[in-house]
Amino acid sequence: MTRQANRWDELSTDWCPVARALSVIGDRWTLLIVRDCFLGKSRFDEFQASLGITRHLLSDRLKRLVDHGVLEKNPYQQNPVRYDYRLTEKGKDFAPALVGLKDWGKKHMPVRREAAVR
Amino acid sequence: MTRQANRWDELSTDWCPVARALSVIGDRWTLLIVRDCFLGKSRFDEFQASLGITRHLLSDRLKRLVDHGVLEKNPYQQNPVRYDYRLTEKGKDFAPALVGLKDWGKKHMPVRREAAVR
DNA sequence: ACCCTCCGTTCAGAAAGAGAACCTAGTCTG
DNA sequence: CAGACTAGGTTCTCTTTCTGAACGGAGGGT
Repeated sequence: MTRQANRWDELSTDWCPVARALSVIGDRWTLLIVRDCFLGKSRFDEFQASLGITRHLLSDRLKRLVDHGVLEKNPYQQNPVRYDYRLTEKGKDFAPALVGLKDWGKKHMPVRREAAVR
Repeated sequence: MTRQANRWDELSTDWCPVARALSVIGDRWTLLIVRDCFLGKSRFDEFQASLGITRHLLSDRLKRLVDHGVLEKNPYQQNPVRYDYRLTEKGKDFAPALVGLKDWGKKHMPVRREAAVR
């Protein structure tokens, strides 16, 4: 599709490192995929079952993560070829940020029986 | 509209604190607004100029952040009444996560003249 | 009277996401 | 050998969200 520089692309060249980080993981799903990787998940269907994300989006997000060098896609068997996704060093370096978010969520977003909106 | 529990609402009651954190800040703009607050910005037009976000979305995101107790909206003058947005304690507690993202961005997303996608 | 500022809201059109069905390539079951 | 199953996707249509630009309102300044 070769689309124009849109706001996502602009983010990736922003002066601010937080913005550049968000150009990779700044959407609803991507960080959850990375989290699942930290939890040992590595296969398409595992992510899909864990997150409830649509297959279409999951496919797209995995591609982006691989393109950005956060995950790598490896064949884990032949006949038929099957792939899994593993964190690279770049991906593993997300750990501190993820821990930061985890701590915040733990402290400030307690689970309630009633959902926020109702 | 009273829409059904959608995936965002589901996130807010997820077992995982990272997911619950993302139910608040898991979109393209929200964390950037929070970052701007840390950088001392507090007014609608300041955010808008800094981020290039549409006014419509900015309005919506600020509302959400206030609803979630991350920011508070205070009148900073009368005649006409004007409001600014300041981090609450809950908002300030984002600092570690933000630093984590900043460090990652700094290390792994160097600014390049050529955007990533080309 | 007219323009300016700040903080929004409204609207139409474009982009992204959701949900379900379909595809491929090999394996297994009867 | 037909039919079902598995893993990893892609394609389709419909709905939701985002974008960009215009408009509103409440006061101030000249």
